[in-house]
Amino acid sequence: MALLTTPEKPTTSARLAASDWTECALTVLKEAGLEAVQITTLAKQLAVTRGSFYWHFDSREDLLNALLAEWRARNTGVIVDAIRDVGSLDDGILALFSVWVDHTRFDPRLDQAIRDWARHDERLRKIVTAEDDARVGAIARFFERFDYPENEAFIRARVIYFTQISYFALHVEDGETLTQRMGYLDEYFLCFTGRVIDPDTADTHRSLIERSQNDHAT
Amino acid sequence: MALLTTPEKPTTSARLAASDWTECALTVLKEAGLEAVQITTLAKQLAVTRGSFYWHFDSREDLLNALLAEWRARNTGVIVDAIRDVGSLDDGILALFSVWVDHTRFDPRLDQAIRDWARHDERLRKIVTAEDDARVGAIARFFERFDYPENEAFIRARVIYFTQISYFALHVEDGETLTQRMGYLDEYFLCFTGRVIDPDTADTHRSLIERSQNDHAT
DNA sequence: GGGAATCCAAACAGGGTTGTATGGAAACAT
DNA sequence: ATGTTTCCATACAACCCTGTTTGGATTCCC
Repeated sequence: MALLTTPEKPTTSARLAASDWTECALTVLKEAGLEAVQITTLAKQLAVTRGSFYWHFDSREDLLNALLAEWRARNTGVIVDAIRDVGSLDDGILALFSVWVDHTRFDPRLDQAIRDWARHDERLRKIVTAEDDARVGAIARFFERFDYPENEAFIRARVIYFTQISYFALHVEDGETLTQRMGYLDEYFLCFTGRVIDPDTADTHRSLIERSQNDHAT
Repeated sequence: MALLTTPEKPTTSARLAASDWTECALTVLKEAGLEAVQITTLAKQLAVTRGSFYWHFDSREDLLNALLAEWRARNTGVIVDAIRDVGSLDDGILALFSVWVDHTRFDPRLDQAIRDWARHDERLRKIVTAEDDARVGAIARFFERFDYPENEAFIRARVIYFTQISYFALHVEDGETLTQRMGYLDEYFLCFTGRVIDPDTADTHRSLIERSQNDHAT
């Protein structure tokens, strides 16, 4: 099974807050899945006993609900917001591309973990499906705004969203650098929109992504 | 958690074979995930005690390896084979569509379960990634055969494969009938190939799918 | 500084799962 | 028919995880 990489020490103070537990639980959820989110495991990582946990939370299920709330707060709506007020087709598509790349706005691993969890939980599945429908619907309306027929807009929305979801699910990022990925920008744009991207627009987008990555590295 | 639907009685004889255990384990794996594949659970479904299991298998890990072997035997190569010798672009795309629909040739739920499993197992992840690369590579070469540029062929292969993987992962089949799905055939073809499908070809394909579904129902 | 609230350690109880050992029942062979 | 092989039931030991209880240590507050 996968090993955990983060020691996750409580850097602030000696005593822990509930958020320390949820933060730690989130990283474990993302790295090792729901079953690995065990109070014993988290306590070891936080270097405390389970007594601490049961003061901050009622039960494991209580913690799990907190994780779900975190997901809703972080990942819900960001994709919809990204393309809400864009002025052109190019801007919208490139705005979507930016969201996929910028993991500070959208956390794909958390989304993935939640989706894995939902696959075996009826209640959660309805929630996640609703979120997926909202995202696809927003992208479809975006295409419609730029005069794509209704059916084509819907399918194009699906294709662009589903492709990206699998991109994360299959861990393509592990075997492909960002520059490699940006090298396929023209082809992605063509497949998703059916139109050829303007070379200047593509260049400015590439340099923009490049710059934001560097900013984040410093 | 999800409830299991199949009683899975050993219909053949009173005594069980190892294959009875693997079959039962496969359905549990597909319906409830890897963690649900427990010797105790399987024994209950098969109406025997765990003593039986440990005569047919050395350990749980032994059974899990058998499940992996089953996946390799069933789902590996079918996509590659489906488009190997097709004569036209239309035939190839529609052959792919047929594979996604015909769950006797390709089992998407098994594929999904294995992929979920692989996400937390380094060894398996390499195997599944290799299989994914092989599938995408085969589709890319298929596009190249019909004069798509190399990069475009690769991205189109990714898009068509990734879209389908998400289609299964997000359980779209649960909320969409086959006729609804076939209604989007023209749009899917357009997005995936960048070309408009011939109406007659589309019609024959639709009736073909329709017929095979009916054949399977009887 | 002393009391109260906050936070955590330690020990216990309960349930669940894996794997082993042993014996018995049923089928098969000669 | 009898002995052997095949297959499974039962009982046992070991481990892991959750949740509760109780008490102690620390911090906050007046």
